Amino acid sequence: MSPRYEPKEIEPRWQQRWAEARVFSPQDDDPRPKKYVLEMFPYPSGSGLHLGHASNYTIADVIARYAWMKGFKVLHPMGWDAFGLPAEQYAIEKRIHPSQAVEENLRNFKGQLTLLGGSYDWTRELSTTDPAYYRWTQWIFLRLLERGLAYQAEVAVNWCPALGTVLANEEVIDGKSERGGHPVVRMPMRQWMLRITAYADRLLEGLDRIDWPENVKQMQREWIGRSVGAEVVFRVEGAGEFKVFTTRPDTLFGATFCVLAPEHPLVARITTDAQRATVSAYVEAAGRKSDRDRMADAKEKTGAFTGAWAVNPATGAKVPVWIADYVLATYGTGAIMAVPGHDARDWAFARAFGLPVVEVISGGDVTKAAHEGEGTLVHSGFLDGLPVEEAKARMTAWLEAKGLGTKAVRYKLRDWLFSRQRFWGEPIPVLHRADGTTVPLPDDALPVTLPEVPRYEPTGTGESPLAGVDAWVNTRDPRDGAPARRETNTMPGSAGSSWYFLRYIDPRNAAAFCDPAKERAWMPVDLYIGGTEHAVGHLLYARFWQKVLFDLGLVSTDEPFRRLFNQGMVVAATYRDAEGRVYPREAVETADGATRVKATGAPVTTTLEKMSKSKKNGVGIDEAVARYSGDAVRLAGLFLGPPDAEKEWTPNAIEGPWRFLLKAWRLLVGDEDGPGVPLTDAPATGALRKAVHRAIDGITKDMEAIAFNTAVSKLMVLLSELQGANPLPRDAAEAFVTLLAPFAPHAAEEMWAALGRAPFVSVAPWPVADPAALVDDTVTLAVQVNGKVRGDVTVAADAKEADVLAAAKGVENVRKHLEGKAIVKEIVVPKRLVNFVVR
RNA sequence: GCCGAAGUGGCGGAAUUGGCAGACGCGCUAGGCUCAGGACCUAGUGACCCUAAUACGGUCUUCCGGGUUCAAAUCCCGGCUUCGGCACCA
Repeated sequence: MSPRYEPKEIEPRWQQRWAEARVFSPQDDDPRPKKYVLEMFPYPSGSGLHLGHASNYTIADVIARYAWMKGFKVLHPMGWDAFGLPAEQYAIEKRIHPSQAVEENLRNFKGQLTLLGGSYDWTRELSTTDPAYYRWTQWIFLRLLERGLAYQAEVAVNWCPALGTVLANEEVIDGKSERGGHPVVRMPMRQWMLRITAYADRLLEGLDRIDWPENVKQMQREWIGRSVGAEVVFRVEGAGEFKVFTTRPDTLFGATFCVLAPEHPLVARITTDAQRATVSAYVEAAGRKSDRDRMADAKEKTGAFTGAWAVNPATGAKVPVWIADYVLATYGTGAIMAVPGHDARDWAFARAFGLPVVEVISGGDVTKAAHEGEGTLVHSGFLDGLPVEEAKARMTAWLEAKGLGTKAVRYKLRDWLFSRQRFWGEPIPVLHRADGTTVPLPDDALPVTLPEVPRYEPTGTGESPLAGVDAWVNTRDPRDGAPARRETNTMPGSAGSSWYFLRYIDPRNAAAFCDPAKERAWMPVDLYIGGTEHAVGHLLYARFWQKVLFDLGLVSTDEPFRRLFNQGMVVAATYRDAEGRVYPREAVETADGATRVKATGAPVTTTLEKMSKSKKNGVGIDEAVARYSGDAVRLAGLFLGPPDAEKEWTPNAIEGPWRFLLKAWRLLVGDEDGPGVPLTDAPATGALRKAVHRAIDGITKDMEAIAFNTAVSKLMVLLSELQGANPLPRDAAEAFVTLLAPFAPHAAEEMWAALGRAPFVSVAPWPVADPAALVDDTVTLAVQVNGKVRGDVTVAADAKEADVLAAAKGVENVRKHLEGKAIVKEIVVPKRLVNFVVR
């Protein structure tokens, strides 16, 4: 065997040995404590994995490997989130079946992940598109249906004509589809919904019990958007009444008009004949506007007077009732009381239409702007003189006593739109019987599998392509044989990903989605790793399903992810010309401070953007591994910067880590000129021993803190210490290889073998630093005069303060700066510095 | 507009949470090796001043301006910039 570093030969060999020996497959009867380390499973797209993914997966892998070495049995599985739009789009483009597209992409992804030497338990691999898996997605749906948490409704949905489907709110950005940027319009349609709003309070409360980044918790809190206030009844003269929701019941005396959403059911009834034409025109115009247009018009207030007057229950005064599209039909009661003195939106509306503004809270100037802050109630009858908070409580109590209103809580969170008019998703396991009833299929009829169809492009009519497959659609109710049609909507991509972490625990169970004993043994996930882009989508849905399963007694914990870690994305230079065309790095050159396209000389702008194929700024994993090695790619991704920060990839980011690997290899294994440095069994002493233990101590702390960039740097420092020793003490060499193992596992295994140790260093015990080796006998302190460093002094670590001061004063350059001055203060910071304050 | 995070050499980034700013790496410079180039090895490398000197020494420097302190990248006040999230939610 050549002692040269030949990654192409050694890396596949170790990958195979790990798999054969099932090194990373935890056994249920293993008595060691468990650690469940999970990264958000990938969506296997056609473009494959680039170095941005590599960096993310390496972070999780290092954590999992470290846990093994710390003596845990570790569950670190991998699978595929393969249903949904992108796979279907890709298949349509390539004119192949989605299942075939998924299979190809999945094989490609797995191959690329393997190149990096991830410590995955591949025996637990799963795909959301596997009928054996989605059978249980459908099963959970039936439980939701039984509990009344799944229902059908005619709702205004985001219909995207280009994609031929309905999209969730978070899939729509600025009135365009998140994928593809196609226009989206509002349109009523029959849809399946999940009643996530029923869990709003519990989803909020649970956040206080989990170790997640504060910004993600905050995003979820804002998304749920809990508001406490009151519902107040306004009577309309001669036409019944309507309710408004307000968080500021204290300002009721200042409500000088009311505004209904254009879609409010009362609008037609209360509008006077004189106003009917104006109102109808406004309602119609508002209905035509997409959300996008409404947003674009947000700055200008528009509206129309209905001609109706309502009674302010506090003042008894008649107030005009308007309609305006700044009031949303879908929030609160779809109607508001307008308090222009203390609400900026109402103020703007009042100003636009010349409506009266009344001050009811002192402290501002309501003729210039709405005063939304604190103050004392004025012009408010029995509330006068009270502070805001007290006035809210007093007014709410008064309304309740008079039967004019109640305390109320409202949420921004909407129910989860759970159906898609597409082929590539889990069929919703429901039948529409000929007698007009809609019934769930019995559990033993699951899974409802997708048919093989020649055509699966969207129909564009709002119906799923499944609707056209007569043989599949027309069926019989298995209970009584009555004719029925299958539900043709499918589930959204976020269905299968809402519970997959449970399936990894018991992936082949045909009798249950997961064995309860195994579930208790492994849940919750100890560390969940993924990007912030899922902060309010996936992470909220998964928490919701988990709580439902918990309520059904099917799982042991109501929060699935104990700790969440957000890894930062990897960005790279993107080159764009004036027309917006992108160019790969090789196609541009920089000269005289300007970057131009090599071929045409056209100037390009350079921006840092997330790596992706479409921006031509990514580097494929295969490519990088072929040129360097899997270990080098791992090290480079980690060394780039802090795992939770955005990191910039440049072509030579890999050079340093690569050279480090070569140096370590040459030292411990050798090169074409011969074997590595001779070893000695005599233990390391002196400075070398200190260096080893300092590295163990520092790297261990970095591992716990997930600070891998500095851990790699400490490995580099330790290596250069080792390079100074000949012969090299075996214990020092072994410590280095053990510390290296989570980061560069293939090379570490090979070095471990070269040191004569039996495999596998990947699961060898993590070394422990000897505290005695960390203390120094002497310390060097900086000596400052008036805060400026003038020299340094080396003293015994346990030197007395007086001796330290004496020694510091003896330093020549310090003496020069002290000469002729009076010392007014002497500061000694043990082991750090001495500071003389002089005058 | 509101909320949150961050601004440190030519570049990516360190800094025990108030104690020698710039670890480690890239790049660059010089030397070695080589027919040569690459690779590799060794050394140097924040800016400015003093200097024959890369010695000795000095001044400045963590986005900008103030402040607290013996001491500030770190704490406080004001401002600027960048990046995320929300965006008529009453």
